[in-house]
Amino acid sequence: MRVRFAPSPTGYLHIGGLRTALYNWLLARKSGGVFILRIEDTDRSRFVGDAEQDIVDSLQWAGLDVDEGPQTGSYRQSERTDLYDAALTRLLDAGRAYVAFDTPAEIEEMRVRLATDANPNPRYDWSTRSHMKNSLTLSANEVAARISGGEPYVIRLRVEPGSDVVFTDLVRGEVSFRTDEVDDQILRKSDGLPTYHLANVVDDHDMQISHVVRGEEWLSSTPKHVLLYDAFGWDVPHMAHLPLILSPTGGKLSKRNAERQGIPVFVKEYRAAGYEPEALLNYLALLGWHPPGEQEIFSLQGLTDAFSLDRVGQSGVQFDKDKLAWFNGQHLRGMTPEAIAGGQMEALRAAYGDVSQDRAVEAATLMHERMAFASDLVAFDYLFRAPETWDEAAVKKRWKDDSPGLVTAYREALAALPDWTAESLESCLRSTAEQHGAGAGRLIHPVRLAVSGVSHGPGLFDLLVYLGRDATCERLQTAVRALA
RNA sequence: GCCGCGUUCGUCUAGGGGUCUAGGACGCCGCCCUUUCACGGCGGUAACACGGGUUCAAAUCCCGUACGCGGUACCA
Repeated sequence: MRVRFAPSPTGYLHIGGLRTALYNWLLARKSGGVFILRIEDTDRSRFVGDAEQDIVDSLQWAGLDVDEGPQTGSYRQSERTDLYDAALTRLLDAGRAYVAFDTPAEIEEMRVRLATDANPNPRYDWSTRSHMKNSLTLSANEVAARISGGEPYVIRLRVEPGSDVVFTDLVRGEVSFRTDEVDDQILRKSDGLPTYHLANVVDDHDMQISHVVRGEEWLSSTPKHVLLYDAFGWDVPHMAHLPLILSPTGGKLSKRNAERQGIPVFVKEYRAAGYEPEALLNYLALLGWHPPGEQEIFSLQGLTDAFSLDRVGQSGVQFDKDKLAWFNGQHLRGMTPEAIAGGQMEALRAAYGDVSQDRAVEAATLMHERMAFASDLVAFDYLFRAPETWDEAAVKKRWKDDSPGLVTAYREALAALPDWTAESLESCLRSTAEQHGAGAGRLIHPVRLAVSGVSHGPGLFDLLVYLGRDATCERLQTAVRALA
């Protein structure tokens, strides 16, 4: 099985693109096949310089390794124009394509002239080409003269009406289109570069792609591609069109639309926001595909084992950020504190100066069950430095008149505590409270607030163990003074 | 407009003629655990788009309608 992910470098890798890449990658890995990255850079006007690098980086971050791609050979379409030109010559010679000289303005004029209520948007096709300037209506001499005179031209696919193009989509079953409805698609633009349709078919054949797995937006173009394969005399690869990822309200997941709803669209944004790549992939895999059982949490390897095209759905799917967050938490809980801390060392040091690896692992152990993102570790600042402010609402709720006295008594008891363990810290706290005729809660909450600045967090005694005697006593004293 | 593809809880989905008083997951609500917050556990809420047909029997098959999405570019 040879599959490819073929993005256009017109922008950073999109979340939908990542899912397409994932499905292709899973198929390749499951079958022992080959995963190819092909850069479809035939649109010079929309070309974005750093997009290709972003695509490569994003795939690497996600863990989708590429077997063949720009790093291993000629996998950018801009480097392969000879191949397309040769293919075009074959098509022209066989009469399956023709040359056309109409300018964009002339085509627009035709559309306006021929538009009716029943057909508001006439195509350049079998029914209109006889009214246009092309090698089907002009003499061979005139065509040659125009070309040698430097007149711009395009090459179009000649699609004849009256038959059906039928193909079997691995996701949707049999799909058919009337050739009457297929336009004479441009194959080569006037700038000399091929369009997607031509380059895609030529490359898929040349690279011996066995399965074309792509988004549903390509379904309507597939008859053109089938016609091209047919014109070349090539076998059509297996086709599979994936359901589109929609915004949370069902609309298009465009950048603008998604951002308005708080949904990042670029993979790099998920990376920056601290998502675990495996969690993102896990969520994306389940968006439009369902494994046989009821298991939902999968490693990449687990996905590889379970994946198959026949369980891919057919309808558009709405992106749900809450569920993605849940997947992130599940994957985080499956990771070791060492792994979580390891990934945050850079950020921790940037925020708090010198933080040791061991210290970070202890912090991660403490917060493991409480984190939604690995990057949350950095946000729990009281783990790495003493609080300088104390949450106002928490103070109001928990810091009572007797708090300074109780906290001070506890601090004095702690200073003399023989061993610094959660058990001894707890019994010490309970006896201190009892001596003062107060419930344990009367002391637990103020102590937590004093040492962390907030009213929630890990088990108090585990936190104090983590902080150590000196820091604990210091923080208690500081808070008593500050909250006076 | 035309062409194509869709339509099961709010969302992701299971199910493919009887096992469906429709199962799971996210979210939401409640309870338990925890004198915190999470995690976890338990329970609850909530769906077969509509109308015809086929059949002893339809969420499942067929037709139509509605709605949604995609396409209709010298963009991919």
